[in-house]
Amino acid sequence: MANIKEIARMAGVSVTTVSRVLNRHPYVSEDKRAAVLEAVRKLDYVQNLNAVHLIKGKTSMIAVVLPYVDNPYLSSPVEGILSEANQCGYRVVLCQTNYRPEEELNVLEMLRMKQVDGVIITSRTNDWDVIKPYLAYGPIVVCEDAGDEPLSCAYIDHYRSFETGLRYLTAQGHRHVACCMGRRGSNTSLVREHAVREALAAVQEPLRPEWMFYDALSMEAGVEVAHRLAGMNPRPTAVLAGTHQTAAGLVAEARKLGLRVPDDLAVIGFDNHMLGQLLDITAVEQSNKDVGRAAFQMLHRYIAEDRYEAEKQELPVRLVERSTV
Amino acid sequence: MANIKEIARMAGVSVTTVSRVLNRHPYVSEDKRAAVLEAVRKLDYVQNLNAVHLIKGKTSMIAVVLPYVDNPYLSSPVEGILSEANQCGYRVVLCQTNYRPEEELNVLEMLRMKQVDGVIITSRTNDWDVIKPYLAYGPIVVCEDAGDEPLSCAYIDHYRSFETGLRYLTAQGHRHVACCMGRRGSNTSLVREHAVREALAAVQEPLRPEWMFYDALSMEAGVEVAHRLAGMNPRPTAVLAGTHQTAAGLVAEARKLGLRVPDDLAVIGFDNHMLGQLLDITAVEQSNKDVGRAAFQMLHRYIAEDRYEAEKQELPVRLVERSTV
DNA sequence: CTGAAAGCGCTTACAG
DNA sequence: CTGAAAGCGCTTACAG
Repeated sequence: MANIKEIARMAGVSVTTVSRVLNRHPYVSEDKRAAVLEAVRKLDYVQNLNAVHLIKGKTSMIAVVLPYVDNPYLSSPVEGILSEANQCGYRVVLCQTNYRPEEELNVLEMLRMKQVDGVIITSRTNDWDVIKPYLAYGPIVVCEDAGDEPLSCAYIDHYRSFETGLRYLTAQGHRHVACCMGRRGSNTSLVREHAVREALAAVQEPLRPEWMFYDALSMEAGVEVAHRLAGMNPRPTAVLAGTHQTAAGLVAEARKLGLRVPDDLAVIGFDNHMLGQLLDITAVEQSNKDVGRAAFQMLHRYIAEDRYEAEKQELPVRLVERSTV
Repeated sequence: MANIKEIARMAGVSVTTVSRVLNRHPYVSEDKRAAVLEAVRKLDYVQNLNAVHLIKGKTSMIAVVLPYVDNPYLSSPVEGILSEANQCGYRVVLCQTNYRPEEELNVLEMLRMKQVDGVIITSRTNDWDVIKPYLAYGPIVVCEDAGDEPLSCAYIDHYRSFETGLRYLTAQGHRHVACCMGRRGSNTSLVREHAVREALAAVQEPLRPEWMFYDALSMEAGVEVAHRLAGMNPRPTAVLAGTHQTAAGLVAEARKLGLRVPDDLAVIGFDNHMLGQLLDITAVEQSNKDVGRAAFQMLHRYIAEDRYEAEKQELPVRLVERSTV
């Protein structure tokens, strides 16, 4: 493959001049520019981006940490990130971690090794203290409430979200409510449990551990939860399903098992996926895609301005009444 | 950030030696290795990957061309690609094209500019003739039958797939069949139309253009198709929905509109998504995830062996009987 | 407007 | 086992 030197020789100019026309610098005479362009054409030349990246210290790429691609709930921020990145001329390296801490670190190492200009963590398993040091190597944005940590974040307030769902249920008279959560002990789960506990306390009900289902953010999990609920006695009268996928699996399977929704079992889903509309599932609407979009915008600004500043951006949540409560 | 020279100075060795220990070359005395490692630790050093990529001429990254991330049917190959790539130590740059030809070319340019070692095209809009020249810059694998083109491919035979579905329907006595397709005029659509036409001809039925629905590979599209079918007279007795998403939208919405499935309308879905199981949709099962997996394996081999050879790998298809026919 | 030269940070024959 | 040196392919002050 031709390099800049060959172009320079063929065009009868210096490599400096070649570089100038390649980078659209002003101050190049028309005839030299033409000569360079002609040589570029003849030799089918393009820049070697690795050399450009090396010398510029930037790559116009970011990395995205994602636990699993095949879970629509988890991967929805990626849609927002990708569409924003596209517009800004950024490429995104999608890194699936399967929630393995070392994998997360490997991605952060990419930042340290200058392979990417920034990182968005959609969901993490490492402690803040192991993530924070990497801020020294470049900007990082997380898609969860980072509290008082000096990390920028775009997020949905899971406390508010679950509180909204639960208060709606209690207002309808439900007292025995089950919940579908993500990983047991995850930051999000802790926050959600807190919301559930308090909203139940407001109606003098305790949180019953046996009604909390973990690792239940997929359609498959919804199906399984339906079976477990069907066999319970006493049985909760309502479920706060963690995602639309869970809710869909739950509603469809519960009906197959002979439970009437909402009469025997009320169900509330989350997010704003088409699936919820299709099955007419009452839901707390919140857009993870918008979370991703906001996260990229922040990250992009940090890269462009070359300075980082911990900010927080909370995205809205609202209850949409449909037919499953 | 420290560079290799500083490490060399601090450790009292040459940069050659530093490079050796960094790259785990043999023939480095224990004490020098220790000295280097110590300096690396003290200076918090890591390699600048851009320099490594430049000099090696490889990046351990591949690019994936994808029309839309938010369409589960289209994005399913990515799951397979990502999981395989992870195991081989490759990173994947996910490039959403929205079916814009220039965007596709931009991705191929990444190959030319050495930003990635190879490209997988899950779905394309450019002609073979514009894609093929890029083979000069690195390996490319496509996720569709490339026919006699000198391009490697991993794919599902859409002719066989649609034929399987349609023959099942005609065997059950259906004569009036509608179909949900992708983009009108796309390669896949042409093949599918061909299969439909022949399978119908086998029972002396013509293909009716008004029963062919295009851009119908999403749940939303399934919902819309349900409405259009509900208003038709005469109405087809069966539909070959292009994907599980389409089938799900179609089945759920048709029922809302008072159509009985399968009595008034039989539906066959495709792929092997959980959704199909959940709604108990009869389907032609085929795994796009496996397509992605196979595509990466081929690409990886070409990169590792540094030679390209056009191969074809067809993935299996089988009909799964459920309740919607 | 233009070019010689230094430099980005690494790897790798080559010679010892 | 080790190092000086060339080279990967570019950009960018600097001086003219």
